[in-house]
Amino acid sequence: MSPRSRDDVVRTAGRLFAERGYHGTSMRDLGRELGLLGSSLYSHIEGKQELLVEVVERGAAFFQDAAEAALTAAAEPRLRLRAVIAGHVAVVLDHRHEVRTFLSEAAALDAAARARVITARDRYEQSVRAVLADGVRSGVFRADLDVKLAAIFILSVLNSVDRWYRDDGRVDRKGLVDAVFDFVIRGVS
Amino acid sequence: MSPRSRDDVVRTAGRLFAERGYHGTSMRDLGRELGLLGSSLYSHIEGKQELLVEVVERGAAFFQDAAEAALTAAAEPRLRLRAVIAGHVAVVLDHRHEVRTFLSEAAALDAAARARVITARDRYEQSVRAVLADGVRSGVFRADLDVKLAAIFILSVLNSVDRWYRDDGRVDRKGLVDAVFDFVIRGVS
DNA sequence: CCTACCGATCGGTAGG
DNA sequence: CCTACCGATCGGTAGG
Repeated sequence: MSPRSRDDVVRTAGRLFAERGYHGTSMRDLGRELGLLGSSLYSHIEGKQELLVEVVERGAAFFQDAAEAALTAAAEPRLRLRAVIAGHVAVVLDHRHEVRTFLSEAAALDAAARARVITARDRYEQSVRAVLADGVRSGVFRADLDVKLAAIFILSVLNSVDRWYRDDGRVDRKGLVDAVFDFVIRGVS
Repeated sequence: MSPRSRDDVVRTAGRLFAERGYHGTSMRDLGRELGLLGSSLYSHIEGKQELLVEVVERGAAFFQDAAEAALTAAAEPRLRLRAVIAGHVAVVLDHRHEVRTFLSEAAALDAAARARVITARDRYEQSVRAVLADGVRSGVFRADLDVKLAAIFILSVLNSVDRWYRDDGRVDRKGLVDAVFDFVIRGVS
């Protein structure tokens, strides 16, 4: 057993937080998963809360990066919307643990970190709204679209993907993106 | 302070489980909320897990009842779909704590209760699929609709409502139901 | 990264 | 529903 890196610790913490929740995971649980004692974790980190903050901020960063990439990848509103959907699905499925912790464990964060998470989510939601508003302005999406509600509905579908999607299931990732896009585009067109 | 009923205990437990999670709620927290000591709770219940099981099963029952009511309220597929959406929104907003616990704390249940919850969710999802499949059969919904995926997308939107909806917000409950129905009906028509 | 440990808190019980 | 507890486990520290 080679020595564990700080990154190993944070990644494994993310998995356990996603599976059992922050309060359902003890430092001894985490140590056991890594092949060491709970007390040994404190040579890598200062405290349990620090682990949660780092996992959640990794989740937030994945979304931030994906949004920037999607928004520069295309200019036409429908293509942009598809890029956002594809990026979101990729983030959710490539980083399930960090994303699930980011989406579900914010209540366990200390006030300062929780405020940052909420800000990050708001910013991301704004970029989805911007794509929709842009499409309404250019006449690609319907003029009476409620942009705020539509953004919430789209994000609800996307954020739930990790709750049911299986890579070995009937639908592959591209098929999933197609299905979400198809469903959503009818709602906004 | 009048004596607390078992129902008071279960309802307050539901609120705390929804707000802080099962593992984030101690029996002393729950006692404090009810104006008594943690140890006094054991005259009402046998254990902490029993509280979780009961909260979750109340959540499941609300959905079950709503599904039955919606399916008998209308026969035409679009009206049925609207009734399902309206019923679901009402359950989510009228029983936020039980619903949030039902949706988010299944992992904290013992194996037997968790299996029952999963069965209840599957049955409910089946009734949503049945409405969609019925609409496809009668030609009201599009023939190439992926009923399984559509049901998941619709439920994703509905189950997320309690995460963002405020009764004092811009949209009232009927407006919310209209918006969800409008969004969804375009996706299936 | 382990040994050896700390005070605090956990779910829960006996007896009234 | 409280008093008075129980053993187990919690996050975390000192010292090596």
